[in-house]
Amino acid sequence: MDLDERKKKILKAIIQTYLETGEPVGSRTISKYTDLNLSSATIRNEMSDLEEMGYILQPHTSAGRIPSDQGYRLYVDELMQEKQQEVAEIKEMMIQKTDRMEQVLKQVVKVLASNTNYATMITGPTYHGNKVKFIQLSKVNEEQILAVIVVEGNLVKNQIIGLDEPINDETILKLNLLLNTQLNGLTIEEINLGMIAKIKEQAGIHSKMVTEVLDAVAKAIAVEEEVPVYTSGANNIFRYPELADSAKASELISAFEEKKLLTEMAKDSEGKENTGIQVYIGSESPVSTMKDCSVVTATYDLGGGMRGTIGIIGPKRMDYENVVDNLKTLKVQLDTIFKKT
Amino acid sequence: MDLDERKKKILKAIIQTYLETGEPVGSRTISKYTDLNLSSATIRNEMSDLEEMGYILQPHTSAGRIPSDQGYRLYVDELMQEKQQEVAEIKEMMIQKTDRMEQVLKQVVKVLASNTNYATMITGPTYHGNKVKFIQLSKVNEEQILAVIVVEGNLVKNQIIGLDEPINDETILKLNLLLNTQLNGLTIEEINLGMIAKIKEQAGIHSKMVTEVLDAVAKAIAVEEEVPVYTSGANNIFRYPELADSAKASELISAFEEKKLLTEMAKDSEGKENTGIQVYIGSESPVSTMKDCSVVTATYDLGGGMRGTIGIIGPKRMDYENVVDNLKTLKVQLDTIFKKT
DNA sequence: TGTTAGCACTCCACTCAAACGAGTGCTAAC
DNA sequence: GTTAGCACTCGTTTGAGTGGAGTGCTAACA
Repeated sequence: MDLDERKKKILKAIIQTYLETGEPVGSRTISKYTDLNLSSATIRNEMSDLEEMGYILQPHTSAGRIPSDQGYRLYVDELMQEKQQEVAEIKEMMIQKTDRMEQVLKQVVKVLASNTNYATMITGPTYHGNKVKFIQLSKVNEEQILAVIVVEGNLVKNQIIGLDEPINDETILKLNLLLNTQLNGLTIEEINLGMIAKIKEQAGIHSKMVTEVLDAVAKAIAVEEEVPVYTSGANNIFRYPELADSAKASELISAFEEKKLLTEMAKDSEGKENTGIQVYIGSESPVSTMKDCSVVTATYDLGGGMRGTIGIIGPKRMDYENVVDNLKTLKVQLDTIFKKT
Repeated sequence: MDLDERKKKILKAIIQTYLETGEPVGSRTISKYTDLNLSSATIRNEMSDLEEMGYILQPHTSAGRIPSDQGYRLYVDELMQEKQQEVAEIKEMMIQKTDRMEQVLKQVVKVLASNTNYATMITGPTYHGNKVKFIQLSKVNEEQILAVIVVEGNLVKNQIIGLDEPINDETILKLNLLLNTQLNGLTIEEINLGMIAKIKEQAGIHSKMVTEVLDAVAKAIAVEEEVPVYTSGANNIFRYPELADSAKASELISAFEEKKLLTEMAKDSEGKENTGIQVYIGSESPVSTMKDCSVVTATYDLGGGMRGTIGIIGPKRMDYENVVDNLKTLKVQLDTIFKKT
């Protein structure tokens, strides 16, 4: 049996109707509300075929049909047409308060959540593979030194170092020079404790104090940066009865709060190269909690190895067209905004 | 009618039973499971009185009684006895990974959430009223300057400043000196744009460039610090049927996600001076979304004007003793941990 | 005067069966 | 290949009936 044009049309009609209503859809509905001009009986026959082929399924005998994961997959890959949506809104909302990255990201999830009515998450960009641009130690007072490290992409890390005995200005100057010449241009990965030890040796300074300072710097660099994750619209889950019963909702909410979800997803999509937009339907998702949902992720790229991930979590009957479209335009927006800054 | 000892005992029994079961409690239950040795009929009479006085109420005729907000209030203020709970667990869990403030706070909400089974939030400490300790401008490269400001309590802010034309080392040195001597020891509130203008004038430097740098510094200082808020255990809401229906849960989850909640609360409790622990029962809460819940907040104080707030959100039939106790010991823990660091 | 036993009454929660209706599968006719 | 028609299935809704928990009141008791 092959999936001819008519079957595709019917499948598409079934899915679209189901997306709107959330109810299983029957043959009569399709026969009435499409321009196929087929009787419900014919539709029934076709539906029976589609079910056998695995694109739709019946929750129980004598109920309408709902799309299977495989059905959604076909829909996303082939049937869904690109929709050229109005996105001036996003742009406008993003331009307000774009003075700080964090603000922008928070704004983005909010806009997305209210635009799509799904739960949304976004990770801050990670500077995986980025180079050290500048290091500076400065004396705050007699007991404390401030270490500041700037990496490409202008991310700044800092660490306050407490001292047991005073350090003199000259030593600090010397260390600054040494650190900058030795470490400049290296990636965070390339700088390890061994490297630091080598610097210590080269410097020929052996005071316990200095060792202490360098260790602190090494630590500041080595600390695995926790990627910030912003979320919005968690309550949208309750819009969809199929997710809103308390057992499921509880699980979803806690997964959402956990925030590891998105980093998992990001890791998964790393290999696959395409438009940068990934659609996970039900059990396709690498995270098992999400087996009753669909997750759409997009990777945004600010250049120079700075990448982050946006994720939208909704029911399987997600409005894929709208979501994918939103994400696409958002990627462009983020690019232009940050490239300018 | 006055609230005699026996009425108090009965009220206490009603509340405690209700806390456990979540079901309206009847006269027979009280008569059987307390050592008052009164028949259910007598209890009924007393309950009728208590209802008239507003401490308990009936969801409907011929149902048991549940505590009113006023009843809970009396319980929290008078009836509840201090419980000396085992809290070694908290301490132990907090000692893991205490290397960074953020980590500690995240850890704290998690422990609290799993200890109490309620939703919990914590704000990072704010340095309201703290003094500038150290300012440093440094040249990252020809186009960029890094401004770092350290305030008392060792919070570090930074800002990258883009330049249109190069700035020379001498100017930077001069500015550093000037900023440190002029601004050191002032609170963030005392430094305003006017102040900065005065410095510019005093410096006698009038290049457009310098103005730009100083403006950026002013901005970095003036930016209203967004207090970070960490949450945990949002899904605990679903443990309590009275909150778990989807309309209420949706509202609560979104309030929880919003995070403004806790800062509202913190503001509210600012005036009231007591143990630092505030209990808001139902409609007592300044946030109307919380009218079906109780919220317990505690203020932790790291000294030097550094303060933050912890909040626990649960049903009205919250286990107040346990919660208050947990918060109290936590306050102590936080104090010792951070005072050491 | 406070306490208790007894009883009628109320109201919710639960169960069960019947009615309903949406939808299917199959067959026979076009 | 398409369609009309019909029997059948099965989940959902409705409404009546029942049991039980709990109250309020009254009358008797200490």
